[in-house]
Amino acid sequence: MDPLAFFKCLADDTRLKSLLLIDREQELCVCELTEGLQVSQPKVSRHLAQLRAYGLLKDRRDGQWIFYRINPELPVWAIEVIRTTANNNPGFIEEAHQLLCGMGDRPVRREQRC
Amino acid sequence: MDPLAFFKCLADDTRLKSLLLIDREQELCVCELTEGLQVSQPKVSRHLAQLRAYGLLKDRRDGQWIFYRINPELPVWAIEVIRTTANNNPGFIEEAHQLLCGMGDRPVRREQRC
DNA sequence: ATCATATATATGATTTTCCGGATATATTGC
DNA sequence: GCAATATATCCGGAAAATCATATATATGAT
Repeated sequence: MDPLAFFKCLADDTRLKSLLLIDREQELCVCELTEGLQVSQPKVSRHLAQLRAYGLLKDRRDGQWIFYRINPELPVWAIEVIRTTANNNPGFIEEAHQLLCGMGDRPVRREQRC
Repeated sequence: MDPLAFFKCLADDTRLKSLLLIDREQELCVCELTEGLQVSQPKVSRHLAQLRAYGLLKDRRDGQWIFYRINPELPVWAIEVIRTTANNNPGFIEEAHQLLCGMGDRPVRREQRC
């Protein structure tokens, strides 16, 4: 994992919040992030595709939805950066987390886990 | 320190390498970074000014030179991110560090430390 | 004191990169 | 077939980076 490419992935509001939210919730699908971040579906989809292309996220399909999670093969130092940022900036994703929790009809996990 | 602004500062080759080199060497001036990174003087100067404007670096004048160091008031989590990145990606600044060490006529520190 | 050199900063202009909206297509499930 | 989701692409606009240049300060030599 090239450090520069990694930090470029974190240098966008949608991508950074998506990463922190996904790390907190284990896994999320596009519709959940669309609701939590209050942005358009294509926008979320495009940024998630970028994070996946650079190896930060991994996806799995479960019927209608595709769930994204932190790539377990991501170097430990990169995961540490994400955790450190999340633990020390709780307010950064607080609003998004509230919207996510208050969302109705959230997709049900069928426990495949890739 | 806003996490997004912080990571935008790290999302540039010149800025990221300057930060890691300065963290390793305690403090460096513009001419030393110009040599180590092999980039133009105005380019280094501009990026350092940006890092200082966002609170990541602090400068002190010592005669002819202005030395830059990590802002000691930077939040601990931000410093942790920089250290974690440096410790786990030694090759990222290796070439720059070699050029820096092989540089002749490096400015002498007079131990003011701000 | 003055001149020459080295360093740092500031600015304007150009280029490049990135982001976002809109739209179209494919897949899945009802 | 219909609705929801995901992907891909085009394009316009915004932001950032780079280059070139100019100005200011400090040091050393004449």
